Amino acid sequence: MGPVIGMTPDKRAETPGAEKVAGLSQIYKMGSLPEGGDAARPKATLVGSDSADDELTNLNWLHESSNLLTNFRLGSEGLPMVSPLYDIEGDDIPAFGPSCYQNPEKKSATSKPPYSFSLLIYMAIEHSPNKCLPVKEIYSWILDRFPYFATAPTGWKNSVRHNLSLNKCFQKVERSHGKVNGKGSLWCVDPEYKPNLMQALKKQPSSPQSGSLSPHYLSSVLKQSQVQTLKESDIDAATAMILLNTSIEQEILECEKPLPLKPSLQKKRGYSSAFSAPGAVRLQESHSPVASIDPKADHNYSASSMAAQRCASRASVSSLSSVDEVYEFIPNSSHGGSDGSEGFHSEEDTDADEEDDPLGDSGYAPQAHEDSALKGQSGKKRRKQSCQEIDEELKEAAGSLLHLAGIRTCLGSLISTAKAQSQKHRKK
DNA sequence: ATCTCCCTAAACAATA
DNA sequence: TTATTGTTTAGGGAGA
Repeated sequence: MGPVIGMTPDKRAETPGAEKVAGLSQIYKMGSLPEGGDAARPKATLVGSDSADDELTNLNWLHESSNLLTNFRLGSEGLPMVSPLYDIEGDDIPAFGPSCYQNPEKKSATSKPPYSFSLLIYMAIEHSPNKCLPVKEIYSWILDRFPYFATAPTGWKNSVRHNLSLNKCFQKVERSHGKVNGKGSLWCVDPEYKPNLMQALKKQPSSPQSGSLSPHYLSSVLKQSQVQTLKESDIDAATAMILLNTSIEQEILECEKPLPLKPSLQKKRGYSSAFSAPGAVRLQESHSPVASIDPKADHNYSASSMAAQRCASRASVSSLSSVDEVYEFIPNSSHGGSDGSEGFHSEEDTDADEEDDPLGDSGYAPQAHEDSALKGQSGKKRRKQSCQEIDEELKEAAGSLLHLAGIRTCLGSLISTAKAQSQKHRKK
């Protein structure tokens, strides 16, 4: 089947030349969703898959897709609840069942879901309490809601993983050792992209195939998206501020050592940086007036788009009504950050920093050079110098952040305070 | 015809 | 050792 819409970013985009934009556009498309969830469909084969396959090819889902959007309802958390097969308009009633999603697919049990893998993953993650899920649970969620996959060949899992790895919308978060129960990392949706996703949803209505979006649905989604956007960005902002509290020296040290999350994270880091110090530094980019999410601009794969997105989401920081709020945020956010992303804690946070690469998209290499360069230099002196540089960057980042938030005051004192705290903390 | 997007498959490495 | 997880590459179908 063809192209479905979804956000599946191919990493090619990430590759230097390819950076084009793929991501967001994809996200965008996501909105239009009914992509053939081909994702799920594994090519054929297996048991019963014959029929399934046929169905896949026959676009049944397409017809159902119109209902999809409908099914995308907001959950209690404001997350969209997916129940793929409900009809927004109510024509097709959904047999909600135990869980509202219940069996969306009854109808389409044999047909592919109209969602792309990216969307499926996104939904799965968003519906999780912590907004982070291990691959296994993502599989489970999908299976749960889309029985189609139960009979599908295992290839769909590969596709899921492939999407997680390639799609910048998803961030891998190392599980903290303590709570590990299973292998693998947790996957979260990059907050930076949520707005885009929502944007995509917003556009869904226009999607030819999904033409029937109810106004209600749309408004809810948008509403939600606003809320979420705000939330996320606030978190981002808070994160950035928090970073000020972290030991700069420590960061340098971190930079000097190899990060645990290698390629994948590094690659993604370009954006996901929202949770990383470097990300904060990159905030400088937000000076650019990108306040809105330009669909065109947002492509998961392009660094520039990333920046734009980041800016967009950060821009919402301005929602903070006062500096006090910002201050309050600092401490609070330190707990975690956010809805849920248990992943964005401590260790993970620190490692997220590798990317100083402002444009990050390049992903890896550059950094390595710098690191090695740093290493090459003599210890303390070099480190101190680096600390200063980073300090400056952080200041700038904070400045940018505050600027975006419309808060231009107290930057100096804020920074000082933050530094003082970090030093204090360090001494301890 | 070309580009882009998305999906799928497969190989391979790392890890539990 | 095996299964799972994660990354990467390659290729094809379909839409713009």
